[in-house]
Amino acid sequence: MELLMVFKALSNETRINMLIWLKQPHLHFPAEELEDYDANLGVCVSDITQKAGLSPSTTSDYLSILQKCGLIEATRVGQWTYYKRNEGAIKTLNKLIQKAF
Amino acid sequence: MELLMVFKALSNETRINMLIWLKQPHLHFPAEELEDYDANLGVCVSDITQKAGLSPSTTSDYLSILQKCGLIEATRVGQWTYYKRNEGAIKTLNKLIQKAF
DNA sequence: CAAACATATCGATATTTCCCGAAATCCAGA
DNA sequence: TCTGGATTTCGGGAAATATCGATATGTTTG
Repeated sequence: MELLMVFKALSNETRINMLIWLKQPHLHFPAEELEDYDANLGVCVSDITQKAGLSPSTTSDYLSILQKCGLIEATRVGQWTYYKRNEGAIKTLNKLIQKAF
Repeated sequence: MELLMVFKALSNETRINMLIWLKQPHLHFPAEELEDYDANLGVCVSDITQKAGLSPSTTSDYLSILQKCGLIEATRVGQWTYYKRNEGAIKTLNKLIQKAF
């Protein structure tokens, strides 16, 4: 959990929003996938792409940036990749920020 | 207090450090200015420039970035500009992050 | 007022980030 | 195994950021 890397990841509006959207998937993504949300599987890339209004490649790139610094994690199920928040890491980050600043 | 602006400001190692250094000036800056620290005046640009190891212009620029998003504030005294943390804003930020993420 | 400083602003270049489309990879089903 | 859909990776042009030196501005003092 590198503070600098986290801040770089969050220095982009879409990536900030992704983290916020993933907090309440049923509020921001199609209701069809409700079972996935309830099972805490996460949200698949296509739904996030749709919501973000960016190309699939950019979306995938952004998700990977958030993942590399630990804020979200991926689960591959068949041809889909589901992303969800890493709540532990986010809690750690909050404490780290509190301590550092 | 714009989250995006704050994260942009903090997506640079030197600027992160500036905020940390300013938390304990007597620990990171010349002892000669101890009275200024105790009076909570802040630290002047030349001392920060020295510590950062960057050119005066870059240092001034960085301080201005931190100031524009509210994390620090400036006091002009004669020919010197003293910068110190805006503790209220930093506390607000912590809460905002806690709430948003 | 002129010289000497401290700081800020400007102009320029090097590096990084944004974001896309094309191509590659992976997986499911006919 | 061929086709098609989901995702990732790659290559690149446009935009933003990093960082400097030169210049400008404001301040103090002889």
